[in-house]
Amino acid sequence: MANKEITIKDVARLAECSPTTVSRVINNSDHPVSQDTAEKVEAAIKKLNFSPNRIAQGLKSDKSNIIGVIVHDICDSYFAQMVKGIEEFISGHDYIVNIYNTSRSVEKELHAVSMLKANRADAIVFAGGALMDREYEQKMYSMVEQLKAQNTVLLGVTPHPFEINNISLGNKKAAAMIGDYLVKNGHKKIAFVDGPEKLYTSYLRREGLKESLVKHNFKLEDDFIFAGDFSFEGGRKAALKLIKKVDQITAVVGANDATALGLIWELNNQGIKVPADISVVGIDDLPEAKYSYPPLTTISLPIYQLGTNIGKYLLESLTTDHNSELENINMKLIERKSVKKI
Amino acid sequence: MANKEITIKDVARLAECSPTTVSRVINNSDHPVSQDTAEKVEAAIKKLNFSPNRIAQGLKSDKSNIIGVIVHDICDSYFAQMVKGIEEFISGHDYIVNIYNTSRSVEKELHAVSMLKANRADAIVFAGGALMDREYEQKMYSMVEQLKAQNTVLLGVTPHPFEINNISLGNKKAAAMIGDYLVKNGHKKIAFVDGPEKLYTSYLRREGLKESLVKHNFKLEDDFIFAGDFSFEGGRKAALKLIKKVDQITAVVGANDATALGLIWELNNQGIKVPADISVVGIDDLPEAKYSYPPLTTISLPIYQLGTNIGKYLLESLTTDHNSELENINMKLIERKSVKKI
DNA sequence: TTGTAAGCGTTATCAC
DNA sequence: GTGATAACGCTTACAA
Repeated sequence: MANKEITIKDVARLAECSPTTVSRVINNSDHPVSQDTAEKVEAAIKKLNFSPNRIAQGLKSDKSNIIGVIVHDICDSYFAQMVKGIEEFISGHDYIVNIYNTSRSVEKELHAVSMLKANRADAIVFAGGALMDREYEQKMYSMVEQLKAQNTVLLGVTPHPFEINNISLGNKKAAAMIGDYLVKNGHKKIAFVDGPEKLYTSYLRREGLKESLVKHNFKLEDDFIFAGDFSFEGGRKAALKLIKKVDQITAVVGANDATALGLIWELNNQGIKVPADISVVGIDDLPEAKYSYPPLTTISLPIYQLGTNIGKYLLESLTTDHNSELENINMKLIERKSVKKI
Repeated sequence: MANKEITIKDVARLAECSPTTVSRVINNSDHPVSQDTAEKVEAAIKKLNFSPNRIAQGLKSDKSNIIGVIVHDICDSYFAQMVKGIEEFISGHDYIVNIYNTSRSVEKELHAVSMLKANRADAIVFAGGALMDREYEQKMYSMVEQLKAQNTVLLGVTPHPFEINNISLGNKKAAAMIGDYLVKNGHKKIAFVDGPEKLYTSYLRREGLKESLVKHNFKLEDDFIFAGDFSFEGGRKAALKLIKKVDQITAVVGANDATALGLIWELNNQGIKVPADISVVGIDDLPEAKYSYPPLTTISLPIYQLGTNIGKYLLESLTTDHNSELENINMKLIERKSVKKI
């Protein structure tokens, strides 16, 4: 590895002072340093183009400056937006944003956390919903305990089955709003295309819709719940199954926008008119939701903004003493053209 | 900071041996360790749930295990796919994938590189095209020189104005293929919606198209080059300008798929039929390209696969001595329904 | 087969 | 105002 790494010692030699003094200059220490030497040090730093080795600093300070972000699928607009928001806020502040893409695999999620633990991440964001799986819960629980003992800041977006700061996005409420809205528009026969199995978020959205319908004395029939996976392709496949029952259904709710967009596309493709023949609704309000045919009625969850809020919260938690609060986002029904009033 | 961090010493104490021995067990060292002590160490590790501090390891080995990936916009499918591919390959191997989202800002690109330098990243991938900007080139040049002195593995996707391993995606060739294809189909009046200003990739794609047309004794008129920014919205805005000249144009090439998709959407929206009234082509073959109305004819650049190739290349470069080769991807014209034969 | 000690680059403590 | 020294957790000669 014969390395030419420039260290604080090289700077000290050139500036004719001790490493200690250089360190003081670098860190704007309270400890007094004469104008004169400070300038010499600055000059030497510039000349050698020195930047302090953060790894050594990390070892000393027991901080890695790593913020881990665990996402399910970075190609999913939802996660891409959140990551972008977090990154936007964080990366101007000397922190590393370390992404893990887990494809909702228990094994990969666990691997990600153990990697972050080994790297002494300062904070971990569980950006995706929790997996409903015994192994996941158990192993995660014990790792989380240790991470807490190491003072790692832990943040879950949506509930997780271990005691960390879980922010509720209001998944249940979002789905309930859709239920209320559909009923208000005269829909009675409502179908649902589910999210990934084992994902708690799927459960919440499904339950939200169920509860809303029950409240209005209707019911989400089991026969009208179709499998999906939060993807466009999943929505398309669901549409193919759903068309066999179009006559019995007036509206279908996609567990997220990607699903709803897939539904709309395939319904169009099969010659079924949205919303004339069937209405479609989503959740998330992805940027692309307004460009479907017809534009998608959905619940807006401003995820990019959530990302910046998360970034802000993490930064505060990591750099100040007082407990900082994470500002939550507001959801809102975005009425476009994919729902028919009956 | 009162930290409860568990160290190699704690393990040694519990296993009744020296830290050295523990280290040897952890690293599967060649140095012989008796079956018996090895087991005791393993037991202690498990009991304490110890994982070695990678920061300390990094300081010793002068490796950070950080791979920096600089992207322009993680919300752009193109970059999301590449990152996913890289991550997929890398993160199972004890490396950290550190994303920077620069929005093509000179300042942010430079900041990203200097952060990665300070963190002693083992490798940096310049995933987006180079910016055509004097300050960018100059400052980048000097940082790159230092990074090379530090043995950082540097990789540019598409050409960059500093001497690193730049892989050519064949941007020029891709655009030329489109030109050839359009001419073959009888198109003579061809327009182009450009990528971001200052981006070298934009230049390459534009030039590729120009050269192809010249070869066939046609010309890409300056009046027929519209501003764009590689985004759907950019494509939409360009469509609004372009419609004033639809009569003089038979086909329009989007600098990338996002642009082409925006074009198609807004043309439809304005009542202009694709491809009956005007043909549209893109470059990239994003997953969504096959779901536009009509499905988009484009050049396929399998970016996810490029990502895994990059991951493989980096891993090899970082862990073996012999020079490894990066396998490039093959482009291919994907003929769908957005081009009319005249 | 095991262990001791030095050192990676930085900073906090203490002395001058 | 300045600087020697020890320490962060780990690995690696070198000894035993």
